[in-house]
Formats: sequence, structure tokens, C-alpha cells
Amino acid sequence: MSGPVRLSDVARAAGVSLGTASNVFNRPEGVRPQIRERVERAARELGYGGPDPKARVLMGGKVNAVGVVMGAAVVHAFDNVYLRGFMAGVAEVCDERWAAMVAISSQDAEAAARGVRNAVVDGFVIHNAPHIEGLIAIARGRRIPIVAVDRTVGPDVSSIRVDSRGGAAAAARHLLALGHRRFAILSWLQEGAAVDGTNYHPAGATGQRLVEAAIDVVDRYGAFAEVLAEAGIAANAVPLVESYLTGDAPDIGARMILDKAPEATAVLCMADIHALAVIEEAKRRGRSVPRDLSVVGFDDVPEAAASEPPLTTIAQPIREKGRVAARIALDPPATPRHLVLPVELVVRGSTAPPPRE
Amino acid sequence: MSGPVRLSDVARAAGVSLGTASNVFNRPEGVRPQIRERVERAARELGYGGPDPKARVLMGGKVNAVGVVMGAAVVHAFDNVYLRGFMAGVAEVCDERWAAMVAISSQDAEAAARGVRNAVVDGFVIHNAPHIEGLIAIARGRRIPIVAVDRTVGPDVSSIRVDSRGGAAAAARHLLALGHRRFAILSWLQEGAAVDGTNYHPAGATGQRLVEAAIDVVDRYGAFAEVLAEAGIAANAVPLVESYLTGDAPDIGARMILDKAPEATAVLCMADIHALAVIEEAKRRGRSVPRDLSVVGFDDVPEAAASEPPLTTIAQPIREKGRVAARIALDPPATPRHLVLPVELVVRGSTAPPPRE
DNA sequence: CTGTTAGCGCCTTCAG
DNA sequence: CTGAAGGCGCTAACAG
Repeated sequence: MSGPVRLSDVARAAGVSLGTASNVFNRPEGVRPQIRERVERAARELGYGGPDPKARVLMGGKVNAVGVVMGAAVVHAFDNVYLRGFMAGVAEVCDERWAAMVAISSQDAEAAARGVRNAVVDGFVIHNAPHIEGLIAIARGRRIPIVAVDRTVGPDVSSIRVDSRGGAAAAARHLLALGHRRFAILSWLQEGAAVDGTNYHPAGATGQRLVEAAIDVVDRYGAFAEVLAEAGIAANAVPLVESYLTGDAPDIGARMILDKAPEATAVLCMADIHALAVIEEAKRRGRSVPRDLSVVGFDDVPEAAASEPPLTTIAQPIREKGRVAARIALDPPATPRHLVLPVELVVRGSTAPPPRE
Repeated sequence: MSGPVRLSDVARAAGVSLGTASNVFNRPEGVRPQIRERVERAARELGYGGPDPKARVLMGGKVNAVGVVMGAAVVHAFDNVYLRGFMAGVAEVCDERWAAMVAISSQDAEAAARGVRNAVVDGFVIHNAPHIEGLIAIARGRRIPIVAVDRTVGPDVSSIRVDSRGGAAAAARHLLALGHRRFAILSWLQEGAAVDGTNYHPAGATGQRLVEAAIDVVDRYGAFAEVLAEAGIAANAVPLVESYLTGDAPDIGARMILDKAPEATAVLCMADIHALAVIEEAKRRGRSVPRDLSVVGFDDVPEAAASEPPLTTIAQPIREKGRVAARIALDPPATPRHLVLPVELVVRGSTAPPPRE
């Protein structure tokens, strides 16, 4: 009915000073019960909603909120299995502490920048994303604690990663041990990453430019290459397809890798979503997995265990990663932490010895 | 290195007044390029992160954020299929407008209250939840626009609901038309709802207390009762089990309804998650669905179409509901809106004529 | 165009 | 235990 009610209105109505009214809300034990009662009644009658957090926050207080930038549209927190797991981890610690989780739209660089610039939060969880450096710079300018996920951005910004090298190496060794010698690699490409000077690159384009891509991809590729090299296989000679993780891209990538490397007996994928697409595409072409073709993924999303055949993959603790990230963002350690979470080779049904010829 | 840098620091360093510095960031076109450049450089050198949104917000500006209280732990936004769909709808709108989505922990009343009291957002989407009245009161006290979902709380608070009565009636009529005469009802119970004076009531307890429960349940039950009554079946005589929607509760509820009403040829459920549990439990007991038992759900979550047999259910536009809610919260209409979204009977494989005896 | 002056709503000294 | 004054960091309205 009336305009906004302020603390001063309540104080006046109750016939006390502003300071006293403030105390009623913040240190009720320090004010005489009778007066307190009077103020509370006045507040109730005026429909006063309590001290405005907007002002309170300015006083330097905490907001009890974590900002999460995923490097993708917020909707992908619900649509994408990987992000869903990660966000669930973040959410769990928010629930523990009654903290709010603020998801920041970051489908494009500008939106993300604005979000990070304006979010009123206590800390940021910044998941690896294109343009992440800019976002981190903004957050640091605001002197807000941040933790980078799946990415390192220097010693003084906390980071959480998984053992990508170890995982990729384990995957390669597994295949090698089974007897495979002819490989193909399906790598991911981050949405919005510039490739060949363009942002539109839904799938494909074999090449060596991985070294310029997002850091985790580099690690995984490097480990593949190293292990294969140990076995006398030059990574240069291994067909490579890069593809986005969203929309049709995985399917297109799967098709392309099978087209470009029909002789490969094993496909190393850097994400389960790719691996699952490869399995489907292979089946479509009448190639039996794992009898004709072995496929290994990375991540171990829920779908991996349910596919037909179930996917051999490198399991990373997605949800735990979210949890750890949120904890660090919510109360940052005095000195930055750099965690590397362990991964694990999970052997299921999509890998087997190569067909004998 | 330094403490927080403020606009005044930048102004001083650049040798301009505070107001000018402010203009550089807010109305750059209104300041001479040379000066602007100077201020920008000073900002850069000092590591100034731009105007602090905490202060900006106090000026009465918008934050560009929606608060969402789901009446559940934040983690359920990712774990629960229904909420996931709803939140995805909200997220879509946030993405469109580059708005932040702040999920407020509301697993218990106190957490929710604190969240609503402290969130710095432009509007609230409050999904039906136990204690929702208290939350709405707080939000109103703060003079923040709110939209209630799946619930009406008076004419001056916008609300979005689905046509629960129509849907439930359609479900009942469908079963009646197939020839069913012996029914059972599996209703939901909201987490935390007080029942029989206690908060712990994982599943079961037949009774008539539905009239005191959350409003949508009342509508659905009422419509069931009405339609059955038209066919000469007294709702009083229809076995009823109430059960939570989370954890083991749906399974327990399913077991109980089959135990308590072994003679029923059709089970009317108020949520797909219950209906799916009933199907599974029936199969476990060797009762074929739909030959021996018909089951109908409500919601049409993605799993409904994939179950065996696929579920006949009342489809409600979950995601659209989220979208509409977010839009209203983000820019509230001058006068409150009260929307009722349509639902639709989707006949799939879980319903058939009753077995002849 | 630029600088000065009031607040935004609250909290926290500091005297009474 | 109370009341008055200053400031959190910024923006807006007004003079210059």
C-alpha cells in the first residue's frame, strides 16, 4: 500500500531512535524486552520486511551466495549431463550452508563479463570457458575470491582440476594392452573457441592445433601422444577430429572420425558424449562395438554405464569437483589451493582386443 | 597488493572529480575522450574493477537477477526431473536477458526464510512449497515482485498454475470410459508438510486429510472425486495413499497402494514419479500393466514416455511454466496476472480396459 | 563538459 | 541502554 518502509519509519512509529531499532534486528538481546516488543510490533504493523539486504551488503557484510559461471548458457546446467553433475555438487554445499547459488549466464563473452561484473556474491566458481581470462580479471578486480575449475590461471588463483594426463594415459595404455595399434582421436572443442579465425566450427577439421585449445584438452592429447609414442606410434599419424560438445556436433564428429579413420580399431575420446556418439554411429554402420571397434570415453557421465555396450571410460569425480569448488569459493583459504582430483579407468564393455585380420 | 580500490581513488589518481569518474563508467559518451582515456588508464593501473555493484544496487537500480525458491534443496533442481524441467524454463529466460538465476536453498522453512529475506534480486519465483505463505509475506514486505507457481495466494500476487482440475478430470474420465469401476488414488505429499502433527511421514496413511494439503493436490483430488461421483462411485470409498515425491517414498507409496487396494483395476496418480513406481511395483508382483492394472500419471516428465509400458498421463507444460514465471518475475506487469496453463491427456500404453473376471 | 552536493538504507562508533 | 553523527561506494541533480 505505502511505498517502501524503512527502518527509520519503524523507529519513528515505535518512538525510538534509529540505532535502537537497528539493534532490535541485529542484536535483540541488547535491548530491553519491552522496547523490543514495541519496535517489533511497529514493524509488523507497517509491513516492514526487515533491514534491506541491499544496504546491509554495502556495509561490507557477506551475502552468502556463490556465483557460478559455467561458460555456457544457464539452461545447460539442466540440459547437459556433465554440467548437471557439477552444479549438483555446488548445490549440495549451498544447501549445507543455506547459501544461494547464482548461476551467471555465460553463453557469450559479453554476457559473462557483465554477469561477473555485477553479481553480488561472496565468491565465484569459474568453470573453464572461452574467454575465461577476462572473466577472472574482472573478478579479481572486484577482489572477490575465485576458484577456477578445469583450468589453471596462475599460482594466486585457486584451481581445481582432474588428473587429465593420468586418465588419458590410462586410457591409451588400456587399449595398447589389449593389442590395438591403429587409433583415432576424437577431441572436444569448446563452444565459442576460435578456430581458423572463425567461431563457427561445429565439428571436424583434423589438425594439430590442439595445443592452442583449452588446457585440459592439451593435457589429454599430450598424454595420448606420449603413451602412443612409447609404443612406437607417432601421434602425428593418428587421425584427429575436433568437435563441439553440444547439439549435433558430437554426432557429426562421430561420423567424421569413422569416415576419416576407417582403419582404426580404437577411438580415444575426450568426452563420454563423443564416445557414446561414436558407439551409436558405429552400430549404425554395422560395426560391432567392441568386436570391430573399441571406444573409450572420458568423464563417466551416468549415461556411460547405461549405453549398449556400456562404455569403458575414465571416471572423473564430477560432483565432488563441484563440491570442492563451492567450498573454496564460499570460504576461501588464506593461500590459494591447487587441487588435482584423481580419475580412474573404468573398464566396461566398449573395449576389447582388436579384430584379427 | 592494495586494499579495495574505489572510484574515488581512481578519480584522485586521474586528477578528476568523483562525478566525472563516475560518468566515465556510466555515460562515457558524455565525457571528453582525453579525460576519459586518462581515467580509464588510472583505473587500469590501480586495478580498479569498475563500480561496485553492491553500492550501485543501493541506488535503487535493478540487479538483473531472479530469485527462485523451489520449496526444496537446491540440489533437487538437478536431481529431480520435474524441477529440472521447471528450472530449465526459468534459465532460458535468464539466458535471453543475461539475467542471473539465484537458486535459494529452501529445504526447510528457516533456510528459505533467510534466503528470501537476504537475496538481492529483482523478483522472486516462488514455487509451491510448505510454508510458502511465510515466504511470500517476507517477499512482499521487501516490496519485491513475486510470482507464485502452482499456487494461488490471493488476487494481488501473480500466480501461475496448471489446469489441475481439468487434467485430473480427464484422467478419471479416460479410465471410466475404458470401463474401470474399482479405483485407487496415490496422492503426493509435500516434503515437510505437517501430517498428523509430525513432519516425518515418508509414505502412506490413507485418509481424507487431503483437503488441508497443498492446493494443487486438493484440486486434483477434488476433480477425481467429482468425476467418479458422476459415475456413481463415492470418493470416500476409494482407497487413498499419500506419499512424498522424493527418496524411497514413491516406492513405498506404490507398495502400499497395491497392498491396500488389491482389488483396484486402475490407479490414479498425481505425479508421474508415483505412477512409474506403481508400474514397477506391479510388474514385480507379476501383475501386467495395463492388462491387469491401469495406471495414469500427471506431469509427463521425460521418463514417462520411456517407461515400459509408456505411461498414460496428464501432460503439463513444465518448462513453459518456468519460462512464464521468470518473465513475470523479471518484469512484473502493472497488475497481477493469474495464469492457468492448459494440460493434456496423453494416452500411451499404461491404460486399457479392466480385465474381465 | 566538469565539479559539488546530497542522498540510497543501514550499521557502528561515540558520547550521553 | 539510548540518540546523533559519520560513512559504506556510488549516482544523480545541480551549479559552475
